[in-house]
Amino acid sequence: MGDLIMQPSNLKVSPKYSESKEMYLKALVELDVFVSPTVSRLANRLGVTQVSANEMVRRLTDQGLMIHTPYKGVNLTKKGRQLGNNVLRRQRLWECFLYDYLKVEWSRLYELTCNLEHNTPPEVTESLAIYLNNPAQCPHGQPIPTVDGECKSLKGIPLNQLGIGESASILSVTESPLEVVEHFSQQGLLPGKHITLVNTTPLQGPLTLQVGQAHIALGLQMAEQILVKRD
Amino acid sequence: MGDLIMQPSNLKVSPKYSESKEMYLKALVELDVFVSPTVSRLANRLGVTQVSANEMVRRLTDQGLMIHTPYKGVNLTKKGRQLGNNVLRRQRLWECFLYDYLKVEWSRLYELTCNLEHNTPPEVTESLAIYLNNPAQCPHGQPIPTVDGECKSLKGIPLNQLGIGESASILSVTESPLEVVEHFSQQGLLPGKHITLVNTTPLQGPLTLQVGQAHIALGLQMAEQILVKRD
DNA sequence: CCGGATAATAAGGTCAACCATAACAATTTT
DNA sequence: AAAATTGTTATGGTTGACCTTATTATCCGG
Repeated sequence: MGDLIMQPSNLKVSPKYSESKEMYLKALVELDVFVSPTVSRLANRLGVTQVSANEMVRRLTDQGLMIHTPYKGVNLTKKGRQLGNNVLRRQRLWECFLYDYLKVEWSRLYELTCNLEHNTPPEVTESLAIYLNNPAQCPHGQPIPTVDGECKSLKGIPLNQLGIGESASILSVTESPLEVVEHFSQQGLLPGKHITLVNTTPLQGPLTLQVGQAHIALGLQMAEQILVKRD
Repeated sequence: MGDLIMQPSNLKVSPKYSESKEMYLKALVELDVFVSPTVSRLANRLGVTQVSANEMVRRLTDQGLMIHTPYKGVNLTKKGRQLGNNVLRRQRLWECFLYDYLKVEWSRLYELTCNLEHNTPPEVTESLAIYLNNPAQCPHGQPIPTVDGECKSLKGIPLNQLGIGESASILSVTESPLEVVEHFSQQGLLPGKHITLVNTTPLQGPLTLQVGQAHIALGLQMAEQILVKRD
């Protein structure tokens, strides 16, 4: 009898080759803002042991996607960076959709789109981009890479490099764990907002900012995650 | 230095436990329309060997999701059916979105959403449902299960059970491999369309239908995939 | 009721991604 | 320069989800 309905083409159960691979590539793109991350930073970011990360890095190196210089760090090759940027493009487009259309909470965006990105075929990605009107940034202010895997980085400075009394507007915040991002959100530290650096304290101490009318204290590490542009 | 950006909570690389599991559950829900499918039908549908399917069925049986009566077929337990329906809900909602908003080709919907469904967290699913205005059917005419895993099946008959001269309208077509579904689309055999059975031929031969002004021949197996409701 | 098709089980294997533990190498700190 | 810290490699597991190649069990049609 009607075995027509068998094997709907891509019903492939298994080949999830590379879901992990994509995570590694993405993590690398995200991490190497200023310096190439070491394997342990990577491992840490991905929530795996260093040994596992090392293994994976070796495999990806074999595939010509990255280069590991021991004790120095891991660098993406051109091909690797492109792939990583593609992943990021997918995720950030989804973030736009979830935020602007589905009204998902800002601080949960990263978390919720973090696995949607895999399994998003190119056709869908590009239709989505058109639907969203080709946004340039995700709700965190991060640039969305182009179809061909290019990504021009933001020209801004970390908030902690502002001088006292200087005003600036927030360009982006780094995708971070929920608690951190939730804190940003509660303090109104969102892309586009204007802030003024009121004060700093020595010994890695907190900064004082003015956001709107309010004065808030912000830890140094948090401040490093915020990219601003002087007014 | 700023290791704040480490470990964005769910950045879990590995635990893709269950992507396969979901496929099995979904396939079962899709297949057991009239009779419980045997393991080999399942295997066939999923594109794996019977041995693999057997193994997996055993595992899922152990988890209380299905019951396998040798030589009779596999049945979902209540829990299993609910889970399967959840998967189907996610996929069908995505199908609606891709079709209505992203303007994706009708015949590619199943294929393109087929892996999107995993990794769609409940929050996103439900926000999407609201955004889409809680549709009752996917673009194939299949019912969309409710949040709690219920799914009332369509009350219709397979097209081949019509009598000669009878008219009916198409309720749904079964999600099938690309070639099949493409053929449906080319012949205008889409949900909502009106058809009249003009003729039948013996020995599993094709049926002749009138669709709009045109007369078309349709293989019996294809006809079995189309559910209609007499006018 | 027998023989061939179909279905199920058995046995042993592969591969990707993980893990822990331990040793070794480089760098930094004291 | 020794000690402490951090980074890398080696070794040997585990697990899920596949695979192939038998062998055995059941069903169904002549």
